[in-house]
Amino acid sequence: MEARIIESAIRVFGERGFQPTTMREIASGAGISSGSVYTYFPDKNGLFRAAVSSGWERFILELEALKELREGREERIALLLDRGFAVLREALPLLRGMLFDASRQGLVEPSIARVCGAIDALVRPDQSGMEAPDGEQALNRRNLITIMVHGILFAAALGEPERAAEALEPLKQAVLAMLRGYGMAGGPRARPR
Amino acid sequence: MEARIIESAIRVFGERGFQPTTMREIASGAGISSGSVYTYFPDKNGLFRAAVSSGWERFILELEALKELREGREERIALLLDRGFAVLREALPLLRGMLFDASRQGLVEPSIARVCGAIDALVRPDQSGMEAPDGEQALNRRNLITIMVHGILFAAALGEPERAAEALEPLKQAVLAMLRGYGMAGGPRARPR
Amino acid sequence: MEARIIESAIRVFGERGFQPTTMREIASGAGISSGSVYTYFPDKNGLFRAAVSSGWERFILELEALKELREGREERIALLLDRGFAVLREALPLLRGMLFDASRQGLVEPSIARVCGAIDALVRPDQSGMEAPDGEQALNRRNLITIMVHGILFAAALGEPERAAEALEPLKQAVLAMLRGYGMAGGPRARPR
Amino acid sequence: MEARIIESAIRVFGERGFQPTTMREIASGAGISSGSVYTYFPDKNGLFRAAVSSGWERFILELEALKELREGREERIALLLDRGFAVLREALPLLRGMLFDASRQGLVEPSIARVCGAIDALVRPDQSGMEAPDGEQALNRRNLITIMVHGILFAAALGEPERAAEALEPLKQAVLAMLRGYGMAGGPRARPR
DNA sequence: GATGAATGAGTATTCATTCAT
DNA sequence: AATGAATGAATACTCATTCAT
Repeated sequence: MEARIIESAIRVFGERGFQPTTMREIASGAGISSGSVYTYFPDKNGLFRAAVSSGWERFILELEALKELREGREERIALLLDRGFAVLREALPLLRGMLFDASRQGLVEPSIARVCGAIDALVRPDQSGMEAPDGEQALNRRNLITIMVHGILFAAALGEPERAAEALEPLKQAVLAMLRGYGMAGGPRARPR
Repeated sequence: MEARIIESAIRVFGERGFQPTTMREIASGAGISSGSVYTYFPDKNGLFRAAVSSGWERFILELEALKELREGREERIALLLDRGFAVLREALPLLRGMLFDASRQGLVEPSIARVCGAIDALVRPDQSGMEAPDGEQALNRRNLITIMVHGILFAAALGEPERAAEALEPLKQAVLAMLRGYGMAGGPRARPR
Repeated sequence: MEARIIESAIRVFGERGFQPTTMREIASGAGISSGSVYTYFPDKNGLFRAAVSSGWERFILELEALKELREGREERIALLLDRGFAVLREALPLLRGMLFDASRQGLVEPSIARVCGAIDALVRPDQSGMEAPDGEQALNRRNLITIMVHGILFAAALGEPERAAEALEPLKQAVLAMLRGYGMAGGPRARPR
Repeated sequence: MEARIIESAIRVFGERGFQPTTMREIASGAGISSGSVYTYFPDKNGLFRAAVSSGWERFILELEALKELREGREERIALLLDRGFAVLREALPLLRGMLFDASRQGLVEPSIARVCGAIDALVRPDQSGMEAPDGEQALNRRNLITIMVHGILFAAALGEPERAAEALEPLKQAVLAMLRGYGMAGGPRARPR
């Protein structure tokens, strides 16, 4: 039942955002009465937090699953891109309504940081053991990842809902092209200008 | 008077966001009664739109002023970064409260698109006349700019308010490093790995 | 308008008590919309306090007016009884609903204490200047007054609403008889047994 | 089990009063689930009535036990005062929360009437057989008792909870002094002024 | 134009009560 | 008998908006 409520909450919060969503909507979406929601969650905010947390969890778990990969760096990065954008495509409906309100409540930064960390681990040169963990290069890479993750998430979430999914592909290509420019991705190296 | 209201609205919306801000707060911030706001703006949404629009306007005008530059590409890009981050630093307080709500109302994408366009014009290789305007390379560059602009804006807006300004510098350095990697910015070329 | 709301509040709180009374009832009793009550009072509790305070104020002012009397002790006491029970008769409807809830909020003790003080000043032997203010006799008199004031107020408030007014007369007679027994009131001294 | 529930109800109603007390609190205080209360009592009001009734019962039984005394009048009255205030001291916690709400439901007047009757029987001159039961003197005595019983109960219940017990002693002394004035109690006759 | 009192629709939350297990 | 999840009615309070002055 708790899961049904979360599911309904993700759906409705995702569509309307926090404030405009009423507890009654969520309850009826879960097929229960409004009072029953309070059996499982203390209040609207608690439910929202739980919904956001649950949404991110799926997202992060998928990404962290890539950690196990033992392929070489280029392959790992390619897989990361494929998998990351695929997960993003599914999560898009939730993101649209929850990213902004969750941001204001500080529920997003820690999750994004985890995502960035997971990505950094995949992208980091293999001999990273030799890399000073807070050397300038490592910091810049980390910050660039931060910028790009935020950029992809929000650029995707901001697009029109109907075309959001299709709008992801060009973004992916752009990232791929950039990585090729760095020699970090396979395919013809497009010399950037 | 209209300007005073806008000014107050930018300040209060920026601090609290759309929903939690009351018309009375804005009115009293502008030194008038709540009813008088409706002499100048049709309703709360209209005022918000006007405030957002006004806020972006300053931002965009600053960036577009760089168009006039006749310096070489590297210099232009260096100026763009300096000026862009400087403007961003000033605009940060507004961004925090308005970016998210404005996004949901679709007030942001057009503005960001204009920003990206302005940046693209500055970054584009000089002989861009020879570039197919929708060639693959141009598209990728454009999309990469889109991602990075979104990324910088939202990463900045999401940070803690007190440390937001300082958090910008590392982001700027990361962008600089990336551009150097592409040979698009001066300074020692840090070969990316 | 504030006065109209207080008036309505006294009436409705008096009939139903605090909790069962709704803000809407009070508002409609005052001929305004429910939201307008909040223009004048911060919340239901604040309104209740104001109503109680206003109700007591009338009561106490009447009693304290007797201070000015320069008649002899017996006459003063007779007037006190007459006036006190007359005021009580008018205040009875308010008392019924407000005494209990107000008690729980501590809004009553201070007022009752003022009433008792006023009565003590009237009842005190004329040469009270010679009386030790906290001598045993003075304390006992003060406490007896306290008991009797509480007793009269609550015995009156507890009676059936319809017969409450008539039920006051026997109480008054009983007090009178007691005072006569003490030689503190005129009329045939009924020797108590 | 019924007794355990009553016990818990007396405790919780006594602390919080009727409205703020929840069935869940009472149930958990009795070590059962909230639903189970309804096996023994029809609803919250019925439980409250039962609790009030049970509380008074103890109180009244104690007083009525004094009926059996065959001592003389002065001794009976002295015992009545001692015993009555002792019982009151124990019952104080219950009174605080239940007197007011019970009053409004009319659950108190009958009990107080019984208490007053018991007291009257003890205080009445011994040759009361010769007294016209509704003669003026008897009526005044009865009403004075009514006033004083109400007065003592409510004055006690209204005091601050922590100091309630100590506050009883002065009240008792005041009653004693009054009775002495009437020659109804032993000790040095303090001539009232 | 300005005011601000009045409006009243809108919503989270509580809790007595029920009833399937 | 006992449970406690589910119910859903009930209500204080907020605030954008209006409009008489």
